[in-house]
Amino acid sequence: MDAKFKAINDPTRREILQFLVNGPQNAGKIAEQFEMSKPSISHHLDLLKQAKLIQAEKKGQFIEYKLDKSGFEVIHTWFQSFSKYFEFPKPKIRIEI
Amino acid sequence: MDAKFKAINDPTRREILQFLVNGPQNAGKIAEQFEMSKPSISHHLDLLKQAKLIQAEKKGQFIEYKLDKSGFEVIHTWFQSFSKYFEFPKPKIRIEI
DNA sequence: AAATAATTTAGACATTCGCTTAATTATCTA
DNA sequence: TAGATAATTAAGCGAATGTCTAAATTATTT
Repeated sequence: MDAKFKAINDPTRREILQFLVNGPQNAGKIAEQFEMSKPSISHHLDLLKQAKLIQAEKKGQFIEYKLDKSGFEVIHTWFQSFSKYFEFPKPKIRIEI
Repeated sequence: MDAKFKAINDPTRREILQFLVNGPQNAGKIAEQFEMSKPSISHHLDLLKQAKLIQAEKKGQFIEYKLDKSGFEVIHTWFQSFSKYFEFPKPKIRIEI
């Protein structure tokens, strides 16, 4: 739990998550997006992985990262615990006839 | 944005938010819940207020705190941006006939 | 007007965080 | 197998964070 909130506390890590919405990418491609040293990005990826917000898969020389649903669900559940108090805007539904 | 994620990063502050789900409370009552000095709690309340996750209202000698919807909605919106990728469990709907 | 109560502000200290450069591990290719 | 490429691990440093005690502020009561 702590690890997840810690992970999303940093703006760079949030940007990494947003970037991965477009699909899986390897560490190098991710690092290219930022004006920051590769070791720093590597460290951020590690924290996101520990938080189970991303998953790593080694593909030969490369390591591919992608979003990990399990971590997001935990945050989502925490967030839902406040819905007693608030009603958040619901997703629009469409009924086809 | 940063202030909100920072605010929910701390476990004490998350507990304060959970505590306030049961309704508004003054600073003293909130502090009673924790084995921590009042000034520390006061500081946590300040960060939550800056993040617009809680609102403070002075009532005579007391200061009453309650959850602030506006801050939660911002976080909710951020979270929704990942729904392209994931489907989170949807609230159940019932269609009456 | 003085005493009491609720809360915040100020100052100090140890810990954690995010960043960098340098060194290391693993894989691919000529 | 040597050299290049991808990525991580290690070591170190300044800044930010969370906590405390003590002092200050604001409001109520007597």
